[in-house]
Amino acid sequence: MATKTATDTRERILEAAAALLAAEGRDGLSTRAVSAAAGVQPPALYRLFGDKDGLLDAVAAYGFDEYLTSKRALGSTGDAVEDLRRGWDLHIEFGLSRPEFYVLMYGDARPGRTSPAAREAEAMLRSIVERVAEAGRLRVSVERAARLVHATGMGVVLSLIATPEEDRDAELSQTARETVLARILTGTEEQAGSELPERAIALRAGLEGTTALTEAERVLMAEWLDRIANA
Amino acid sequence: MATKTATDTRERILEAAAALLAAEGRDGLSTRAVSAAAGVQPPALYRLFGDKDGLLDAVAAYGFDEYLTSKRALGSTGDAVEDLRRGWDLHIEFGLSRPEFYVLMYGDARPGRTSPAAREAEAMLRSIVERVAEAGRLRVSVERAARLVHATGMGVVLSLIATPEEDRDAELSQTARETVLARILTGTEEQAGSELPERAIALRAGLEGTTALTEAERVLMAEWLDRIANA
DNA sequence: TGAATCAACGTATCACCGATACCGAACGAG
DNA sequence: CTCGTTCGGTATCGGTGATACGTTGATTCA
Repeated sequence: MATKTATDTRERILEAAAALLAAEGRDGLSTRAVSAAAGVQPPALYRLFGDKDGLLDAVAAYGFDEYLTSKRALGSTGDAVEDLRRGWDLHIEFGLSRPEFYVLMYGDARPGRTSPAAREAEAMLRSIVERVAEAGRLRVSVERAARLVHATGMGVVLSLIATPEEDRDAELSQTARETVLARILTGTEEQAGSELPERAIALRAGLEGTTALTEAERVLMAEWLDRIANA
Repeated sequence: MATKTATDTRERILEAAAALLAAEGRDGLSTRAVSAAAGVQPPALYRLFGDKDGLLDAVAAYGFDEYLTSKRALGSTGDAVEDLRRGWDLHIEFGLSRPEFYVLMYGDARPGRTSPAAREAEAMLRSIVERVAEAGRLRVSVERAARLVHATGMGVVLSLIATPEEDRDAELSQTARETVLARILTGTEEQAGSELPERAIALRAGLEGTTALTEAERVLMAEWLDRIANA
């Protein structure tokens, strides 16, 4: 009972660091300040997080997860498109209500590097977009849609954060959201066939017109589509 | 002649700092490294720039201006909309070719604060958007249009910078650009959109579950479906 | 021309930072 | 009980942003 495990001190450090970040901003997050606030010696940080960057990554992920669970936002409405909207709004809310954490996640962009928390957010986004694709509502590839949504959303948040609160455009987020959705979503509400064979049949029907495939590829694909349709 | 004026040493410091930033990244920009590279004593930096943040701001603005003049990009084509497109592309080019400078301009977002270089870029954008409005091509207010373009463009650049070079979507910038332009400009006919990509995407989303194809066939088909989806 | 004044310069240093070497204690294995 | 190993704490290293202060050099005025 109440044994001081390693995960305990890890949690305590992250908690103290998060409080420090919210209170004094990013510059307040020195290894000494964090270790003092957590009642731990400085070397402990390096044993647990390896590096100061490791600590910052962990703090960002901690703040992000904490926000998500506080919102109990993992639920699904059943409508994938509606879930995508809610995911967008939740993302913007998080960025504006905890700007220091958000900048920690996305602001320190070094070429080719992504923070674990950002990767986590991206994975969530991708899974929603995939469900939109399964519902037949997507007009571009999952990959492109996810990237477009992600880039735009991040730009909106960082741009709003950089704008003094009284000068912000309150509708910028919604405008951007609907602009992007209009680009990646199909207009029709009708389902494109929930079962795989139906989708294969629908694609097979229009395959002749495409220029994206060579003749040989088209022939082979038609064969495969038939296999799926008849499975 | 050849007297060492204050602006001379200022220029020399910025030049050395810019070279240092490009060579060693942001962490290489210590006051000592900069002053040593410029052949100046550390206190000189504080006399000229007041602060380390002041130095960073000046370096960002220096790199931005240098890029602009190197591109001689201030010319106008006469068509305001075309100028807006060129401005977008130039912005993205700058961010990708000098990521360290770009992150210096936009990445260190602290709540309510904007770097002078970013303000300069915003002013340029706004003047172009105003010309678009004068040409009667704008569908939303200058204010909102400029903010939407700015936020989206910044998001695209930061997102691309954070993505390893080989994983980047080469068309993300154009897609985002045309998406935003379609929203803020008049007279842009929305593309009809063939139904074929949608069907390909719907099928792609459920492809994992099929047993009608072998693993190898599925991989190849996924590739072709992506081609159709992004056509 | 010469001296007085003041701003710019360079030395030296401060407090603090990220990171780590090293030692001693606690604990488990034999 | 003893030995070895692992882990936490002390002390410290090199480096950083920032600045106080004595000195020098140029400018200005008599």
